Amino acid sequence: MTTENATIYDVASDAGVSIATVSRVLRGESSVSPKTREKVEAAIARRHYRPSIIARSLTGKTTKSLGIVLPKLLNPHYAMIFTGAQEEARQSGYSVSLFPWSSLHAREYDPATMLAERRLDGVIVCVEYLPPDQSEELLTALRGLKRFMPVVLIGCVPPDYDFPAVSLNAAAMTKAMVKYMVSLGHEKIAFIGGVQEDTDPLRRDVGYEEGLKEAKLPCIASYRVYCKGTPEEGKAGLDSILNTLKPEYWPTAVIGLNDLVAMGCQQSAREHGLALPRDLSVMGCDNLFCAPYLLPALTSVDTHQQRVGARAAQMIIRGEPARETMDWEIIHRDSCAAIRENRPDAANDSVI
Amino acid sequence: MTTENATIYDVASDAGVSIATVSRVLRGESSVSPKTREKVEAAIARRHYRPSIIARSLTGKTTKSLGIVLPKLLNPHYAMIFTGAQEEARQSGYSVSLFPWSSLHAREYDPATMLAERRLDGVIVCVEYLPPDQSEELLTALRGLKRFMPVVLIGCVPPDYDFPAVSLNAAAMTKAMVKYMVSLGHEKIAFIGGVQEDTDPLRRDVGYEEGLKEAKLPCIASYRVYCKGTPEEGKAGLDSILNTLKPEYWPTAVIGLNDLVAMGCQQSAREHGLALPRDLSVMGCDNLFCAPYLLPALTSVDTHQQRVGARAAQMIIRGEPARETMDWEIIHRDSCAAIRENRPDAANDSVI
DNA sequence: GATGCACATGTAAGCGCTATCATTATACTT
DNA sequence: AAGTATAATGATAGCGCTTACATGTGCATC
Repeated sequence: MTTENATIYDVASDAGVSIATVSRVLRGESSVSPKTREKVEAAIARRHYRPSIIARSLTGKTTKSLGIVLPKLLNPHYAMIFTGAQEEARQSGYSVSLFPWSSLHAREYDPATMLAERRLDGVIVCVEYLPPDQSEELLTALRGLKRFMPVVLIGCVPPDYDFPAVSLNAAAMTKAMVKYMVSLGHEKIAFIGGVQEDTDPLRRDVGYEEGLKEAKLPCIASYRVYCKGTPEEGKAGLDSILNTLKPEYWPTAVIGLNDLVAMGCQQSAREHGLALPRDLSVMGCDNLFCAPYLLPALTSVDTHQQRVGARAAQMIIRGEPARETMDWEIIHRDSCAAIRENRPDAANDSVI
Repeated sequence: MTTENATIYDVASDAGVSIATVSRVLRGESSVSPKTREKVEAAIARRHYRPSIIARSLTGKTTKSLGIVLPKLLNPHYAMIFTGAQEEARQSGYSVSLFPWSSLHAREYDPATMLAERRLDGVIVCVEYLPPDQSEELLTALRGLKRFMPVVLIGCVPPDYDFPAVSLNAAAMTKAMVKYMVSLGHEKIAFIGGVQEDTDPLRRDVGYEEGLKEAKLPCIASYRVYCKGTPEEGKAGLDSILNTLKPEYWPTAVIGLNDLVAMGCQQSAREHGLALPRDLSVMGCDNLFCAPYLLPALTSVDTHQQRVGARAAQMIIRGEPARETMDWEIIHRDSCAAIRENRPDAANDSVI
């Protein structure tokens, strides 16, 4: 598996010129005579020479590579962000490498150290809601990173974080989701959220409460649970609501933290004998590729994650940090239905 | 956004020692007196010094970074591979960057050039079935890459490709899928495959044919279509079969290239008024996270993609190239049912 | 007290490029 | 023909590290 590559010296001696001249044709300088250029190009081709970005980076100020810190790639939500960043980066010859958040506290090879050592041209960090203590810890890590390279935040970025960012106003979004449910006639709207103890004014929780308030609906504690955003936990979340409450108090609508949670909710609802969407309207967020193929097809919110990733990469590459908020839009499918006061008997009828 | 980092010289002068000594404590050499070590470590901490991997790579022979070439990340199948490789790599302090296949033929910044310039310690390339001419082109690209770094192939790797690999015997797998359907009593088994013109003996097509043959079932051309592996195309694939054939000839089982295609098939079936799984058994491959949440929950094949990615990374990092085949297992869920000769009337009854 | 030998540390030569400056070949003045 | 501007090329000093190799201690040995 060993490989020995040609260097600029090999090419130079091959072409009978100095390395400076080779460097010139490499970078397409015009001050090289056509004859010389030809000789050099021939030598390059003959030796299959490719300049080493490593050596270039040492001299220059750019490594032509970006980093991205994501909780995990298995949730397609994050894969979309990565893809957006990667595609944008490639346009400018940048590569992007992944550093999962989960290993932040790894004893060896924690992402912060790996990132810093790599002297990337910048790093995109996906921020999630965190309980206050962890949030402080994150901030410290971010400020440390900032010493080594530009940092751009994405995701649910608290407004008091002093970093360039492309963020999502999750409060406004969740409020819109509540209002949509209200417009369908729902009054018992459950919410499966993420982290509870956060103080960020833009978090989903706040939007949920505001939406309810504007509709003059009570905010009932037993309609709200928290989880980590997986389908299993989403299912467990709704399970706990349905198992705790008497059927007459069951919510008629549930808003999930994300599509994964919503998938879990659909499952839970079915197992409790509810017909979807007649007995329960379910709404998710992220608009994953599978949303249209669920039954009923899941109404979700497109948060334009590819654009988020691309924009963040752009800020780094162009050296134009900024603070922006990405817009979003509700994607209507079949999982939400208008409420009917006098319900016919539930379960076990067609779902197609 | 500018950042100016401390170098080994700063630390050395700060600690009042030579850079060689700093380098020694950096690499944990034992020949440094405790007193000196302490001084140096203090200086490192004070200046927030992190050695540059760039400079290290120039001297040493390793860049501590891997590349991975994947068609696209949006299919969770590939995200699983990436995750496996990334997690394994991190254990040894390697980072991994992504180079999408789709941009192989990009005029500028094609992955092959980007990879070569980056002097990675190795690259994992995910190989898909390709028509013969494209396959030849791929092989040329791979051999070019090999000059610069170790290359490990994953995915459906033709046996005549002379590269270390972790491959999938898709023929054996598909054959097993057919036999499973046969064991359920199915005789009219459709197949939505990938590329048609490939000659690889391990491809799915071959397994489909062999499975049918062993069951003494005819291989009917109109039961087999090809697509690119998206849900939309999967749906279009089954649509075309159902639209072409009279209902009495409709297949009672369909095997999809992957779960995405299978999702599309479920959709198509529903739109044609079929009740699932009673009227049509559907099977996918890849065991995506959403498979359990589809309705009916999708029976699939787990091809252990995380392990594949991890193993490939391992080969590169340990410098132990090999040629291996990953095993797989059918994951039974609810989308496949035993056939019943005398069907009751179809559509519109419960699916829960 | 001269000799030898660990052990601890410093010196300096790369690694493969870029970029600055110096040098030479060529062309253009008057 | 001599002088000068101009274009083409070469020599070389870094960039931030690693790694022989050289140097300098202190201490046991005889």
